[in-house]
Formats: sequence, structure tokens, C-alpha cells
Amino acid sequence: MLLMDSGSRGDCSPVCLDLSVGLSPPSPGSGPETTADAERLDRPATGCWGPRTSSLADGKDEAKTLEARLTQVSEENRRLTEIIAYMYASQVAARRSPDGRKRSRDSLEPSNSGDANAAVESAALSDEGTCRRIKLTRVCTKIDPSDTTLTVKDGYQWRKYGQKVTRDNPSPRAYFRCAYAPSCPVKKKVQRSAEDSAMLVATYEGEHNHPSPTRAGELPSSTSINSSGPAITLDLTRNGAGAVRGLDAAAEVPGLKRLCQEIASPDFRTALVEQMARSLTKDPKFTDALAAAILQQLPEY
DNA sequence: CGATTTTGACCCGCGC
DNA sequence: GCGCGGGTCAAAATCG
Repeated sequence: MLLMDSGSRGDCSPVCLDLSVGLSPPSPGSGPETTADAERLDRPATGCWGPRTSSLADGKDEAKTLEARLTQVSEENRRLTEIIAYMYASQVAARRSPDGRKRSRDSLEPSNSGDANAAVESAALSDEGTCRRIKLTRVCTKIDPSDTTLTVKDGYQWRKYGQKVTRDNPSPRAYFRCAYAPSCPVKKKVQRSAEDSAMLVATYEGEHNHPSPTRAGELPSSTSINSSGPAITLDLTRNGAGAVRGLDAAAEVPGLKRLCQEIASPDFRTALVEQMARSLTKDPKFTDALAAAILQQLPEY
């Protein structure tokens, strides 16, 4: 199961709504038409969910249309993410004391209880007022509860440089630096979840400036990603008529070929688009943040 | 013997 | 100013 955790953290949620999981990049020049998009996305979920009455040829056309829609939605999402994160950061900066005092290192990351907003906010404020963002990614992995090694197999080489017991969690937190490239700025913090000791929470800070040393860097099938904040949940485990099979299917299949075929299939894409649309419109945090961003853009009367 | 891990000390920002 | 807590340093211990 691959899901982007959301929602329950933070009060409002600007932030990296990275919905590009398993999607092809948006095609250039395929700019979205927001209003029309929303209308079309609001339509009842037919397609792969409902009975299929169309011919094969119609199905192909529909698949092409949906694929185009998918790239549009992806691009739209990316733009909104940038806009919202930037505007939220601007508001926070305006509210802060003007003395430009250095922020706490603590705020560079969400706490385990998870204030994702702080992460985005501090990232956007970094670098002397420029909007360069520090990428924060949280990855949760199911482990054997008896396993005490605090290791997450992500394909990179890490050097442990510290371990601490934090107040909000009885299990220790381990600190790692990327050991593959000396100049790589990426850090990783690993700690068991306070709620579920079988869940290992790894927080990555920064981005690797080198390729992954192995393809084993792909995430385990029972992994959830919380990309520095917000709040969209993609339930890819949903089954149904012609519907999405979860990425757990990879565990049942020898090799990734079949999984890749499934991801590339029109049915998967259709389901993904519809799931994204439902998630976006259902999530009040997203709509609030979007509304705030739009209001900011409007001239004051 | 070099690389890696462990662990106590230290640093620094924040709240009171 | 002081104490607290998270993050980092670095010497010692351990491993291959």
C-alpha cells in the first residue's frame, strides 16, 4: 500500500501535494483550465468503476482523454502546491518579528506528532529570504516490532552520527547522514512511531545531489510517504470492477513488470484521477488553503 | 587497521 | 538568566 498521509497534521495545509506518484510527467503546453477541470472532475465516477457500455474503440479514446486529463491535473497540482506554499510562507514571514532572528533548528522539521506546516514554513523562509525550499519527506515503514536496529532500507548509504531519546517518544531517534557522497547534504532521522512500535518513521531532510547507488532505493510495498506536510490520501488499495490494485500487488508478483503494466493501464490512470479529484475536493484543509491563496491574489476592494 | 557505531558532552534556541 | 530539549560532535568501542 502506498499512501500519502495527510490531513490530521497541522491546522492548515499549504504544502507539497505531490500527487505524482507513479505518474508520467505532464506534457508541455497542456495547461489546465481550472474551472472546466473542476466541473469535469465533479462528474460521477463512472469509467472503470461503473459498468462499461462503450466499445473498445471508445475505451481507447477515453483512455487518451483521461491520460491527458491526468497530466493536466498533475501540472495543476504542482502549480497550486508552489503557490500555496509560497503564499503561506509569505504570510508567516510577515507575522514574525522583524528582527530577523535566526530560527530554531528544531523547526526545520515536523515533530513526530507531526506539524507539517512548520516544515514547509521554515523551508520557504530559508536562504536569506529566497524561496528555495528544503525538501522534507517522511517515510513510514512497517517493521518487525522486535527489530531494534532503526534501519530503513532505502538504497542509499547512511552513516549514523547520533542517537537521542526524545521527550514525546520513548523509543530513541537515530540521526544519519548520507555517506554515499561526502558533499551530499541529506540527513535522515529514524524513530519508531509513538503510537505503533511496529512502524518506523524516517524523516529525510534535503535532496541527494547524486544518483541512488542502487535501484533498491525503491520503497517497500508497505510504505507510506508523507511529503513534508499536507494532506492528501490516495487509497490505492481499493478494489472493484476493473479497479485499482494496490501496490501491494508487487509483493505477490515476481518482478515489477506486471506492476508497471498495471500502473500504465488506462484503468489505473482513470482510477487515480478520480481518486485524486475526490481527495482534493473532500479535504477541507486543501480547500481552505486554496481559498486563502485565491483570496490573496484578488485585489482588495 | 580502517570504517562504522555508540554514547556522553556540548551547543544553541526557546520558553519561563 | 536559567533550565530544558533537540541536534551535533567527537572520543571510545566495536566490527569486519
